[in-house]
Amino acid sequence: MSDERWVETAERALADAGRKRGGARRAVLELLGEQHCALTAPEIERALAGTAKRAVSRASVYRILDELEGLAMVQRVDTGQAMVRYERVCTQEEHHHHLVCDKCGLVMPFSDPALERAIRGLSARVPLAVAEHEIVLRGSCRQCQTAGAPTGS
Amino acid sequence: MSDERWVETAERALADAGRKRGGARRAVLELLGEQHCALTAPEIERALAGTAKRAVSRASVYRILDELEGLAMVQRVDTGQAMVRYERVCTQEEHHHHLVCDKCGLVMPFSDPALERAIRGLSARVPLAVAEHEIVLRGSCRQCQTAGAPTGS
DNA sequence: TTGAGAATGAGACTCAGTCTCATGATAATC
DNA sequence: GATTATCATGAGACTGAGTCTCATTCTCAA
Repeated sequence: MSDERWVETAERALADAGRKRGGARRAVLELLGEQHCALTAPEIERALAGTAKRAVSRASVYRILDELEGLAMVQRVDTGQAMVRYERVCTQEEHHHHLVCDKCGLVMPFSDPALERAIRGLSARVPLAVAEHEIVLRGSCRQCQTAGAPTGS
Repeated sequence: MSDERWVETAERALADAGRKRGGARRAVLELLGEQHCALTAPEIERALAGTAKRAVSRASVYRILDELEGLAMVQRVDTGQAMVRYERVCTQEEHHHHLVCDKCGLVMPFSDPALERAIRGLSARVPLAVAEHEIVLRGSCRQCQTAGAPTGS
């Protein structure tokens, strides 16, 4: 995905919704535009505070993420790590889920067409009008497996 | 599933692990044994405090849930509601996932063999040694659809 | 330039979950 | 039955995510 394109699209969506521009929102948009996977709100707050970028208060981070979620420009991702993560909404072919390493907390994206088909089929059979789905696979990443494994000693 | 059987099994597992018996743990086990779906720790704390059952402190609730998780008698379930839920570990054929109503917060169990097959196939193809998986479908439950829908006016 | 109203920051607040430590209960031993 | 080591428990302080309020700053249309 084009990062800049996403930032522009989001700014246009905000303008269309009658929102004025602001420096805090611009900083959050640019940060999200650079990411390849989901961030937590505290990560966003720290990333903006700790760099040359403009610092943005916690309240503003949450407010901006809520607005963007309302405009379908970001989506919430729950990886079972006690914090909600947020990421840019992707184009259809980039729809993905997450692998989470229980040992080091690493979050990686993955996608699988067969799984998506299974989910679509299932959605018709459950007593719920399904709007979204979320799949998280949990285990040990390559690095933690290597680190944890006995290495021939 | 037999509720009492699960409670007995859990107590035996605890005894086998060298644990002494205690009233708080007994109360938590009995409460979990009566449930059909996942509860949060605060729900457990409140349920035990508000009834004729023995009240159990928050620290004990978390401690007991951790122990039971370590013995594979309960499992954590993340439904994206900002709180971890816990439920009894079921026999194989009862393995299930969750439907969550975004409007009223209702959590319902569901299971689907085709989905399980898709997940097993996928687990071999990702760069993670998959230990668990979690699937949450989110949307509107029947009741909220009815309540929200215009009824012929 | 001005003013209405949106955007923002500061920080108090709520609540889930963790941690520590003093006290209570259990069960093995005598 | 008494003793005692040790586990189980409760109370409550503490941490950190997320919410809320309100005063201040900024945007932009007039």
